[in-house]
Amino acid sequence: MVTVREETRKGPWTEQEDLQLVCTVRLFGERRWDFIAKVSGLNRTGKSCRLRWVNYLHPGLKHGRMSPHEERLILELHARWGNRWSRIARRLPGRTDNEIKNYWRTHMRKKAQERKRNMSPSSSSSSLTYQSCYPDTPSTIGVEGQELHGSSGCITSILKGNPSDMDGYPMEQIWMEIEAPEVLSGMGLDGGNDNACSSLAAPLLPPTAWDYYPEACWKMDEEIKMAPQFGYSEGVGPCF
DNA sequence: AATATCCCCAACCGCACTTGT
DNA sequence: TACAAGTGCGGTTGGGGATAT
Repeated sequence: MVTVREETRKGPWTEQEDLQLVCTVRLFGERRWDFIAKVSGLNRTGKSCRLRWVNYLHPGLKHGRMSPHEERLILELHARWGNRWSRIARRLPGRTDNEIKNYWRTHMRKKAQERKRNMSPSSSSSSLTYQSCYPDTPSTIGVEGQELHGSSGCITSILKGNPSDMDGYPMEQIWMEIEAPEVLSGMGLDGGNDNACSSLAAPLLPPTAWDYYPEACWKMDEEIKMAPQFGYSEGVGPCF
């Protein structure tokens, strides 16, 4: 008997795959990605699942354009830390390292280069300035001496008070569809907690199967079996 | 209208680090 | 202590849409 092992899927995720992944993560939490990849029925690697979750499906994520505040923060923090994208991302709630990295490449790097080019010797102080691509932002902003400068607490403080600009949040639909009101309610970003350093550390999922039945979930390597309480039937992803 | 070019961003890859046995 | 598995991070690529020619 010949079993043809299906090749691991790569490339863009389908809506169905997203739903399967979301559902599985809700069951088991954000760990053991290889396991999640296996039991979800997705023909993806654990790494791929994790990436999709972290960069796109995570309920705490913001989507859409960077705000002037965020833009300013990215520039400031990049000047300070360089390409430490994950570190920078922790200062921007709801933004991922990947998003910031992409943003920097397309927007800020160009601006930084322009700035460098335009910088006259007389103005070459330590003051950090940049050209904003936002019409509502002053074309040149001096960061030095502002609240951005100084301790990390000062930096994060400017993010307080405006957690609501998450317009056009496409994942809302998916979360609705999978009946996760508690997650939706937790989508509000951490507006005032400076300890919430990780942008993804936002209120997340309810206790998962790991917490209740850690052993039960572990002993299913070769043959995928799942206790009925997880709503899992053999050969298919959970809850589908 | 057709083609070329640019821009954006999701996703992959490889490596390093962490954790468990 | 050594090894393996899992996870996180930064760099890079490729596809698709928007814009320019």
